[in-house]
Amino acid sequence: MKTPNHSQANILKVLEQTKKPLSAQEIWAEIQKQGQKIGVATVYRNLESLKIKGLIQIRTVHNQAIYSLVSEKQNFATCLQCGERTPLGISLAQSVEAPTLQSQAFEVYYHTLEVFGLCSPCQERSP
Amino acid sequence: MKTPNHSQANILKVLEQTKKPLSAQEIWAEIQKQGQKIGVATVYRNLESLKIKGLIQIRTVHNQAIYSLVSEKQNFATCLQCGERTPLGISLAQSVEAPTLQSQAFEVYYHTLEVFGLCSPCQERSP
DNA sequence: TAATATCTGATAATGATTATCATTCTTTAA
DNA sequence: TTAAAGAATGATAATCATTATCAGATATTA
Repeated sequence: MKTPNHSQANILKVLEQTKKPLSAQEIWAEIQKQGQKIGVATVYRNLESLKIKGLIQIRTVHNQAIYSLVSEKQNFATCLQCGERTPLGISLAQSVEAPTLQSQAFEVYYHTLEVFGLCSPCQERSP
Repeated sequence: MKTPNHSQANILKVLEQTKKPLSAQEIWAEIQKQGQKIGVATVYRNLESLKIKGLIQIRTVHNQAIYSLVSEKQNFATCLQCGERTPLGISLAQSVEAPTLQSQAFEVYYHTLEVFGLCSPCQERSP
């Protein structure tokens, strides 16, 4: 795994500070606001690297990538329309019962348990 | 829930026939290839409707939305790099052990159990 | 130190998605 | 049925997040 560089450290810092998912543009603006000089391309490039390292997570809302730290909390109810994502106060073990969430004014259509990582070919591709 | 129209029926048919996730552009091309006349905008509009109805699922790979029918199989290993998504031969109950997938030449970084649907405000917003 | 490889910033290019708007198809009510 | 109101469609222009390019800066290696 490559050593985290300065740009990546700045990105991680911003995500830690704001404590909420941000778009690439927002991250870019925030780093600049903090006095660091950085280009958009660099932000995108390093977000990609951080993703491949498994340090940040990405989801897409309204055709825009939203980045966040990979945290312990991984159970959410995501609205298909507005994209709002509210944490579920349940553990992974309990979450198999998630569809009972119906009672919480959230209309469940489907749920997904997804494992993210690198497949074998891609592991070789990025040493 | 609105009655499914002709365009939506065509989209669903294509997804059923090809049995694999497709981009909007691919769906558009396929419907046209089958002799139906349809505009891109219509494809996008109806994909959105089908999403809100919970009939199709979306994920984003390389900055492009990929659509698929909401199926029974909801356990996948997704590669962070190439986006390849291979079904896991495990049930939801078993899947809490998914991290043991390590042994399968897939390097697991994190996993997510996500529930998709409509939040309360959005339910009222789209009758 | 010099040579090589990697990273960066500015900016142009790309391309998927969305907005616009005139037209066509549907539904509703008299 | 028929006319008015509403919704859906298609063609195309506009948007805008992301990516490619490339010259210069920085880091690494021998």
